[in-house]
Amino acid sequence: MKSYLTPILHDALKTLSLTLGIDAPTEITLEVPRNAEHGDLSTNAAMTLAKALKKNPRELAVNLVEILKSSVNSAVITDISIAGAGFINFTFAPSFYGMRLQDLLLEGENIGRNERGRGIKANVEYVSANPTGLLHVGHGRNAAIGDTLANILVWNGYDVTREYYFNNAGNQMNNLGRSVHTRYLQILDASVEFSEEDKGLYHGEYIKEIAQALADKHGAALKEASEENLTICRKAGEEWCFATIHATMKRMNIHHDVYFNEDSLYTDGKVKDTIERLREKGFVYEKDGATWLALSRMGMTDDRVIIKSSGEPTYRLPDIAYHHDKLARRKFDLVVDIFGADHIATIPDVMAAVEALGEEKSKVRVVIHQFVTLMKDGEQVKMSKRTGRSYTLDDLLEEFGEDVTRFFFLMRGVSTHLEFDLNLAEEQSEKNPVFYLQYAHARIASIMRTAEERGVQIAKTADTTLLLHPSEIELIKFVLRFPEIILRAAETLEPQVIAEYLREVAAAFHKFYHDCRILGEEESLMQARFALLRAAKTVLNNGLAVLGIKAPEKM
RNA sequence: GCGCCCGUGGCUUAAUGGAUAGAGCAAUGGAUUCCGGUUCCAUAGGUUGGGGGUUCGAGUCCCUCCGGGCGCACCA
Repeated sequence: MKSYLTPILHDALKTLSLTLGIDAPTEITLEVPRNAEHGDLSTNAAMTLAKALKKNPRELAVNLVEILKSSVNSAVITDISIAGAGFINFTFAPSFYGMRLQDLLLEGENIGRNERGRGIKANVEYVSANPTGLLHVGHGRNAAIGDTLANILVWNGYDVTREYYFNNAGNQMNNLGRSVHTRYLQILDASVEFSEEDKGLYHGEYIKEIAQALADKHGAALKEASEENLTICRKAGEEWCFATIHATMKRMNIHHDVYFNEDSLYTDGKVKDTIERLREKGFVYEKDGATWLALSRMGMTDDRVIIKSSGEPTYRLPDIAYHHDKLARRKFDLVVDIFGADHIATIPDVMAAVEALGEEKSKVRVVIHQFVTLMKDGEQVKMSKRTGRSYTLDDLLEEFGEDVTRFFFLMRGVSTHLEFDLNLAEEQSEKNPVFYLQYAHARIASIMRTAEERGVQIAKTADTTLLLHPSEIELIKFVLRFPEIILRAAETLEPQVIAEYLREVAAAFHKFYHDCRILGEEESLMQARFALLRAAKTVLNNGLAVLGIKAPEKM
């Protein structure tokens, strides 16, 4: 629709601007009005013009409509009217929707895909949990958002790398080794104490599991707290954690193309290289035995330490080196980071440094999601009733399955605090939005099955201009918007846009189903409705695929 | 104290600066011989936290105040 009208509108604006002796405005929008009574498409062109000319927008609208009416095909657009403050509303002939549906169906299984990102290398980094424990609920939101955004970019034609950044060195890993070793000693001798006060130790039950495996394998051979034995404990812990994380990810249908080890930034000399470059540009200095990053010379207030006086770098330095590496060496055109709200503080530093290193910081887009609160019976829940311990991502997957879990993480805007309603999640009924969507898909599949059982042939082509019932038109309108929704989701980096849209498609389908019969209708109309069903089914299937959720044939 | 996010009917929330703020849940009342009722329709419920400002037009942008969350290390 837009593609038909956009050039006509621009021509008309050009004509009008010429007679008025001004430049044609560029900032005009052509959009589907929220309220269907305002026609099928609407433009604010007259208002934008009026602003520049300081003239009455409705007056200009009259002139513009005159020009438009003469250049538009009246079989396609049946009405052009002026409304409100100066909106110009276009109404399309009902049969036009059938024609557009025909075009959409030509795309077959690929409805929604576009080439916007062709040739653009994108990197999406998400989850990125260090191997010191289990994934918690917050990681779940991070994983669902990151994986879905990667899917969205793929559907927009980008060349996408899914990346997991981790650190298996440093203090935290030594603490993991110590934790495992202490639990190991406890298994050998129950009188050994595990200090609850020691903040460095990991207290989770999983540590016992790792220690038990070591005890089974090595007996008492690791008793001495030697460097060597602690390393064995640490390695065992790391392996166990990664294996568990991988299993959880797999269950959520998530895979990463690249596992990027922070340590490689040191061994490959990238950290050193980064610091040298920054030093050359005068952004690094020494003070109190430490090395500082002069953020104050990059327009920020406080300088920060990047190498401690002990000689160890702070987390900031590898973060900067990592981002610089992605842009400068690995040549990504778009770098998307998915972070929880607790990581907010480091971002401005990294961005400033990346810019100081001469890279385009607009290539980095940081998605910060807020926290997840689990709610049950109107109260916040922290402990799982099932395990008696704090809720992990696995607990959610176990209780509600991967579809419900993923969808619940995606159905709210990224920047809002997410309330995960456990009562609603366990509901296997229409109240649960996941089932509402999946049921719509299953119901279409069911109609197709029934047709087959009754020996009804579904034709390859149909005259979709016969679809004139309001519920048919409504469903077509929604289905036609899918490509635009995929584009918008990529622009805004908001998976929720798709979740919300799919609910509307499902609702439009259910209403259509309620109002219009398919099987048993007169042949040509029945075939037209099959064509509409095919489009709706593809849209639901593809939309759910982007969200990483199954579209079942049966439920 | 400083920075970031959020505040929309009872609850959970939507709305590229556009028209009468849109849904779902809960409540109330209806629909259905049918292709899956896990569906559909209707009613009721709002000063978009308060106050200023910018704009032809503000839930959206700016300022300020209030409330909630998260950060603010030579921790990661």
